[in-house]
Amino acid sequence: MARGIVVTSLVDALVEDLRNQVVSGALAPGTPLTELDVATRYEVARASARAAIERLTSEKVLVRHNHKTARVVHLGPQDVRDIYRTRTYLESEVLRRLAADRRVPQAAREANAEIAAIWAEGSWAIVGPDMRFHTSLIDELGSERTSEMYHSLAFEVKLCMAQLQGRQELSPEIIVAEHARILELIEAGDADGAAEMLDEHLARARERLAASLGGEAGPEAFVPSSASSGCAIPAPANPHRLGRNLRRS
Amino acid sequence: MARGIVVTSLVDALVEDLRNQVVSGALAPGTPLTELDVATRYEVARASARAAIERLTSEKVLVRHNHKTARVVHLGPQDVRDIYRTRTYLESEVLRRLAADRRVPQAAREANAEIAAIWAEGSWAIVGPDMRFHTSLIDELGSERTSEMYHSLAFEVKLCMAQLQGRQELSPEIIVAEHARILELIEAGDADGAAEMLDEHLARARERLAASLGGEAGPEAFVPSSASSGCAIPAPANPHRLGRNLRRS
DNA sequence: GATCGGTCGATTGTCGGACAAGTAGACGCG
DNA sequence: CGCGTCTACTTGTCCGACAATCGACCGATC
Repeated sequence: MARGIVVTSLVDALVEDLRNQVVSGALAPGTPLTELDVATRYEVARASARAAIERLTSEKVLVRHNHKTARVVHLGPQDVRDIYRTRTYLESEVLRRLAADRRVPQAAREANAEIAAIWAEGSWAIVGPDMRFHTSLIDELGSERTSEMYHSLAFEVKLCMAQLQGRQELSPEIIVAEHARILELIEAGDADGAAEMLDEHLARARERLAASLGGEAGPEAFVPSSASSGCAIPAPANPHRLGRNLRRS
Repeated sequence: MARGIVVTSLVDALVEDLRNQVVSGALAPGTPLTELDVATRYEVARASARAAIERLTSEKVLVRHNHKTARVVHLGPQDVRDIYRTRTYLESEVLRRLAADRRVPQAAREANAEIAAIWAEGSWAIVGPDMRFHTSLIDELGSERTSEMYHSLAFEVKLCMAQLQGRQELSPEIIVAEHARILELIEAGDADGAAEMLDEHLARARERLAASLGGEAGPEAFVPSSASSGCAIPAPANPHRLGRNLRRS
């Protein structure tokens, strides 16, 4: 399966780089992205920049109304709740199915152990393993579309995190404990119990997220930020030379 | 909410028309769609045709590998099973939530009544109301993302139907009865019962679909069809003049 | 002074043509 | 028969151009 070599088109590279800048927080929500801006920053034709922007728009990383310039999506508490709601629907049903077979994915155990380890050494970089815990549960079922949907939701969660600019107050001990409990319940074949536990687990995270997202800038739509002059792509990592056709391992 | 007037860009119109041709079966699965073909058929620039094709590709109506020409997606029994699996996950959890509140959407009752009515008069145009029954259940929850996901799945189901070119052997009486039973169970607050009933209901439909889809052309990938000369978009409804910016009610 | 209308710059939507690069099939050769 | 080459077709990317649209500014009118 690991074919090792992928061919990326120019537009693909643009999309990936821009998407990374958004999730990394380098591009703040609400930032306007003009076709010409992207084109000149990356030294590509406007058509290519346009294509990239359109793709990101369909991915919902950017939003764009009819003739207006695209902006980095701004997720409010309302969105967080909807994302987590959908996420809960999907995941709790998946837990039920796993519980029916008493099937506990090894990857989930490992991910949870990793969270514990990271916590023990005092770090707060928990988001990654935490995501992995949940996605490994979904992926265990082996349904391509289910996984894909969940991943797209997980991505939106990452977007929310990015808007919080790192200041997140998770309590790893509770998380680890709840994860472990969920795995136990699955192993015990207790579908209802697992689903209920998950509900609580996600509800907690959801409200925490919604609160930090709502209390800071207001749930309103677009704050025109400040600079009306041009747009600001903050230092595109490697300012130029994305190359025509990139081959990466 | 009904703002009555929408502005459609040229590309939007292209996407919509092509998508319709695919779901209506006018464009058979496997049909190659060249950028130049689309461009000349609709009398638009290649860039526009290209954009439309890309959008349809990201919607998974078309598939395209690296430098090869886009083709109408071909769904096999494998895909049907995955689609229905995902669909079942989503929908059964939704039923549980509805049952918890004993909430039965009026639209669902109406849709089911409509199926019964159509059946009574001997018609077989059941797919529409059937879809409406299921989507109205999902929409009742009011989660934007959940609905969106379910709709995209429902669309894929429609694609499958299109590949069957109309010859579908549904048995409306069973369908109506099962639907009614599901609504009853929701009203009674029996979450597990409703979920289980749905499982059976969808499993039946799934296997029927998978069977008819598998038995005809083989589960294999691409049958190059025949015509290597050009591609065949069969009579694009309105052959030209899509206009620059269309305003429709 | 507030509203209406017009001008203008910035931006998007679409077009046409152009060229390199990649793919697939045909052709010819050993 | 296998293999390399050639060629036609297609995609990926670029450039330059123009109309349509939006938003903001500015002036005139009531």
